[in-house]
Amino acid sequence: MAQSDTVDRILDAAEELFADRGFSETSLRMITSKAKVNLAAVNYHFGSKNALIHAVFARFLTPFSATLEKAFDDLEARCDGEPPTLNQTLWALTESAVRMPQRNEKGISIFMRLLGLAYTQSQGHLRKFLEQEYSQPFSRFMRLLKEATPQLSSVDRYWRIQFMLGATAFTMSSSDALRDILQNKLGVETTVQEIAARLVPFLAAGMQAEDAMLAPPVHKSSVA
Amino acid sequence: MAQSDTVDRILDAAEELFADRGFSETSLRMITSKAKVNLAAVNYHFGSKNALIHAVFARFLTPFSATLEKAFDDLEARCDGEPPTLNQTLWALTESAVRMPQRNEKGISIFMRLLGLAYTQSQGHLRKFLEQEYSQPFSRFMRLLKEATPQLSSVDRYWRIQFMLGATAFTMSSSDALRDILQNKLGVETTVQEIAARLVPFLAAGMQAEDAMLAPPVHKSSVA
DNA sequence: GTCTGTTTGAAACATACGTTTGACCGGCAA
DNA sequence: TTGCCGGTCAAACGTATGTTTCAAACAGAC
Repeated sequence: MAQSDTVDRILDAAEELFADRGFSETSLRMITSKAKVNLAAVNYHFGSKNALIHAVFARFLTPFSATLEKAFDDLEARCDGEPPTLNQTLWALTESAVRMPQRNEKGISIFMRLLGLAYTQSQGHLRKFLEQEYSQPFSRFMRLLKEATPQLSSVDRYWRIQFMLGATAFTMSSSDALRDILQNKLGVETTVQEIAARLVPFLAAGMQAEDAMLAPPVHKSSVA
Repeated sequence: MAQSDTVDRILDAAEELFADRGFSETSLRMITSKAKVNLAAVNYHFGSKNALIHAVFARFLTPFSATLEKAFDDLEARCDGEPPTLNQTLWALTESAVRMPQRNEKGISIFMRLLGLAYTQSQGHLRKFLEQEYSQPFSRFMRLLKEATPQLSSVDRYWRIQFMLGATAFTMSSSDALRDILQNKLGVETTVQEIAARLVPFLAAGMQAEDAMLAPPVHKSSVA
């Protein structure tokens, strides 16, 4: 088990450090010393730092996208022809994420933070990698969203999906910091599951808001 | 005006490059060569790269926070004792941002993207700087939000504010790319003001969503 | 014109990075 | 045993980074 031990130790260390500090801010020397392996091991086993980043994502994204496909299959089967509702679709996604087998207690939050970073940090190679490896479940999710919000115009739906994506990616990408702040300010502990449970109703409500183009308040009174 | 010319050129170049690529991914050599100034000029005028980052933020955040304070003054004066509504508060913020005098056509979106990065990239020094320089308008905005949503618990409100922040920062930061996609896919033109007009109702609806802790749709049971 | 403090310029500095090298080790097949 | 080969290791490679240096150019006051 010498090899796979080294490979896993590198992946574990890299995953945690990337989530804590971002990709560019994490050096191979940090990773290898945290993993207690030789510096050259990364390039030997993975080829390059970018390839290591891809491997970190693939390790959780591949089983996740399988789980997600199954969740969508179940959902559509249960709905029996009718398109699933927005809430159902969002919950299918959230539950798939939460129910994933975790390597450790921080698993899900690291997972989320990495996804947020993938969107936020402008790493061209990562975006390309994710797009061509995981386009299928993504497209399917988009299709479900479209069927769940037939009342929206394409343009409205487009923008509101961006808003959802933003709220999610942003919150998840800084969820550790936010949880800490909350802990210190209000003395409240929060799990990722709870954050998700708060996020979904927020997204669903925003997605189904009545008027997409409400005018700015007329400088005197407003809709209340 | 030799000095201020150099200083401004550095700030302009840094602002754009930071927004495009993030802070760690932007080197001083990129900045100085884009600004067509000598490499040493940054350390001469600003002292360090971190101080330059602070200066970039200060240049738009200082006038913006003044504008925002005035907008809040006006709003509270108009409301005459009654707390402003959520919609009014959000519009006061949005309008202050949109009405800011822009250095160029990309002004507002760069502005937004930088704010997003400030939260996302774990630059400890930046967060500290922003917190101690601009805590006042931030606290005031928070107070207004609190008064506009008395029905929410502190914890719910805290998270929903994060969601709003995320949707806004994320959307605005990539609004150029998103606008292009929309243009090509659906043949629709969009201005930043229109995006804001779509965003505010989304945020207001999410902020005022009925149940913060809606249980996942049955599946088998259990509303904890 | 000369002096004085400020701003620029080219070059060098020390350090950190990702990557490569080549020697070395240990188990296993022949 | 011998030969091999996947894996590890310390060391070095070349490059890029932020920062510093110091001489030259500049501006404005006298």
